[in-house]
Amino acid sequence: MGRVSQAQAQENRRRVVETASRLFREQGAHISVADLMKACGLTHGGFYKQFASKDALIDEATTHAFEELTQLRDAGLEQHAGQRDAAQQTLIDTYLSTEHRDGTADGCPVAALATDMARGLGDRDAHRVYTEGVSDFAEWLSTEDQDGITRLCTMLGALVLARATKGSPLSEEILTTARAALTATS
Amino acid sequence: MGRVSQAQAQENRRRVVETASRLFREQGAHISVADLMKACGLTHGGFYKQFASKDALIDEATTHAFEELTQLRDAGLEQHAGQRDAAQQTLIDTYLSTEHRDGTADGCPVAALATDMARGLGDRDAHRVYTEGVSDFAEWLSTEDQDGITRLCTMLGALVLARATKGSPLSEEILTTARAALTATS
DNA sequence: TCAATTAGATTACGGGGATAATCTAAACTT
DNA sequence: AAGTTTAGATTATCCCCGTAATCTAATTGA
Repeated sequence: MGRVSQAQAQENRRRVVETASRLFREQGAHISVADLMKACGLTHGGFYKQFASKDALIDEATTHAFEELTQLRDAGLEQHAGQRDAAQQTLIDTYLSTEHRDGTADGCPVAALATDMARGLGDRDAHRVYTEGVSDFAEWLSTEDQDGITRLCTMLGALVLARATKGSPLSEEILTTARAALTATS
Repeated sequence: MGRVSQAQAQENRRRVVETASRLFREQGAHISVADLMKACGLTHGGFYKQFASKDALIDEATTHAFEELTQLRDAGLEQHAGQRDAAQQTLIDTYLSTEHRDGTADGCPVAALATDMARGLGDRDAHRVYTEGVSDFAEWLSTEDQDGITRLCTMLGALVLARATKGSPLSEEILTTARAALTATS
């Protein structure tokens, strides 16, 4: 209890945003502030010293998740020495892996937050960030002879469906089928 | 208040299931029993005379939504006199229409409930129904030279993304792009 | 017709949720 | 070293949720 150094406080705040971005992806924006703070080793009362409201955190956490996504893509591109095709193929394989299917919390926010975005009508910051994120992703995925939008739809659809049918053999089949389709036409 | 004829009671029950199946698709399974019953012109107290629990209703409403989907597909097939290709193309165009994007409540449950299914771990009835529904849909969509799974992923992904980016021009672009892609390769 | 049944309304209860005021002790500041 | 500031803990308020007991009036059926 009591006070904490400014550095510690800032670090705590950062951890709250990061944890929120993971929990929101995993469980949706319905998780309570109390549970979120507990996951950070803090109590829920302290929340409002750092954030104006839960909505404000949602905006911030969404932005954070998309920044991570961009970084990951860029890192992948660098590792392939700027060879876009190779980087794309690697990303597709990772995207449609069982690890990604099972790791929603650390996974693609476009997939994890899609339904929440569709439902949270409002003109929130989060929605703007999301739309831009989709646009960027599609552009990044485009090839000379295929539209990035369609590729993203197929990837996204496969991941979402694989997650929704997890536990059935169909889930794995969806991943391998989509992977094959996206490899053949790349 | 008071009692109502058996016929009326049965009709009321039916309406609760139908309304629930629409509201769940539109807003997720989080809507309260009270709001649901109010939408049916009833009070929330009466609910437990007809259903064992909210979970039981979720199962029933999910099943209902999928029965509707099957019926719609079969009706489309009949209208095309059994010509599967033509029926498929019509369904794809409807599926990727702005009307379907904007009509989540009456739309495809595979798309509307995907995230909820992924999150509601349990081995509920609803999950079994959902998985079977995906399987059926994919089979129905398959052509001689393309897998139904991939086509479903693309359709589903496009619909979900169009909904999530609604309000931006990107939303329409996603629909038309996916429609074109699914027409070219059919 | 009249007693037994029951659909739906009222009301109550226990649990959580978001938010906010207040408290407290540690970190800053001078 | 003393006073001021403030991060986080405690606690409180108010609202909504699922569930269930109780109530009540209409239907059923003998």
